Amino acid sequence: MDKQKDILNAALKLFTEFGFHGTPTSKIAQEAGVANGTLFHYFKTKDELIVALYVDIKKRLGFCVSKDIQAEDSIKETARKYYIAALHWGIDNETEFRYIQQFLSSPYVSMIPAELVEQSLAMINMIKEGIKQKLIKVTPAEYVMSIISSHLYGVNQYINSQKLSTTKQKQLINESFELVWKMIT
Amino acid sequence: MDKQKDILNAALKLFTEFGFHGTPTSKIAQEAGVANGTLFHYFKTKDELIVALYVDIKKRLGFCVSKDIQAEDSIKETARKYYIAALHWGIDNETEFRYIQQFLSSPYVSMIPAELVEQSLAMINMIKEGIKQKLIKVTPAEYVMSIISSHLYGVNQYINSQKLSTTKQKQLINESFELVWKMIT
DNA sequence: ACATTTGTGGAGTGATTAGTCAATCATAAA
DNA sequence: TTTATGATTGACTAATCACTCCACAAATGT
Repeated sequence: MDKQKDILNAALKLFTEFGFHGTPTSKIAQEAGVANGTLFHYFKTKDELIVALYVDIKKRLGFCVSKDIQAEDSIKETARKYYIAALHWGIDNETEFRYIQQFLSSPYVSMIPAELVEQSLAMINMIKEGIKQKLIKVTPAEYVMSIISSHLYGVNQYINSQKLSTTKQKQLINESFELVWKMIT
Repeated sequence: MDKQKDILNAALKLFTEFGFHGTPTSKIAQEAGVANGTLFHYFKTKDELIVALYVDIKKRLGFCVSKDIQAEDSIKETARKYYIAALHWGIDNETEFRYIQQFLSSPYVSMIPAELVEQSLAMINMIKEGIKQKLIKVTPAEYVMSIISSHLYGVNQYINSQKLSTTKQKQLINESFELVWKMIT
């Protein structure tokens, strides 16, 4: 009964299928089962909806990847948990994952609110700690972060394009972390 | 004096800056210094222009990465040449690179003409040969290809985001290839 | 010299779109 | 019961957009 959620869901579905360009707000409202005006009651402009959807997805992803992290975990264990949680999330939320990509390579990136940038700071700090402990040999931390993120992205895309069995997926996910870890240490 | 080229250049600039949605064909014509009708003389629809621009860029990239490859090169040498050429191209053609990303994560991907798909076959075959020779330990070839591509993408993005000196860039590029190579062998 | 094709311009058009607005409805506090 | 508040509606509009049309110019062939 939450119309705002309905609108976000409809927007996600249509934007990923037809692009920002190809989906009029009227279609989003229709898909969500609300009136045209209701959409603009919750989101002042179409742009605001586009950005709000990104923020919403990013928050859910952020929550999911950080929920299992424990303070006493080693650097490697922390890294593995982040990595594997993100990969699982990407597989279980293929559309959301595609939306993130689509958004990040669109001009809307520049509209990301400052509050959201802080989130990835935890991971950068973890990498910096790894470098300080001479565990991670590749520097600087931002470079490592960039490599890991894109690797994650590549593996995710591969898993989603091939429709592997759950067993194969699990195996690939674990192996792929070891691959990256070997590369940076 | 080649108006078709002018239109493609203008489209590249505006699409990457304002997105497909945010750039009307009229603005593209204006930026290119041609009349509205001229644009539609060369490209039947806006969609055709969007795809044609992708094909044009991809062809230029394809030419650039394969021009130095020699038949007698070893697998590793071939791989290095591909990798480094692509990276250099990405740095020298930042806008084109961004357009490729933008295009690939948009619904227009499905409009890529069949002729273009063949191009990446050469690289897949090289990887398959590497696997056959037991040089490359990670399988299947498509997975390796996915990993390398996304790594390339990540490094490129990092280099373009930080504005490194040319010396640092060269160093990073060479190191990054060894990093990937170590990972898959 | 003429005919034919090809390129170019830019005003014009019908359709579409983001966003508005005045009016209703639901709920609950006073 | 009254009043107030916010959610919800959908017809409406001003603007924009992709694309057409046709006149004319330049190049090309005969």
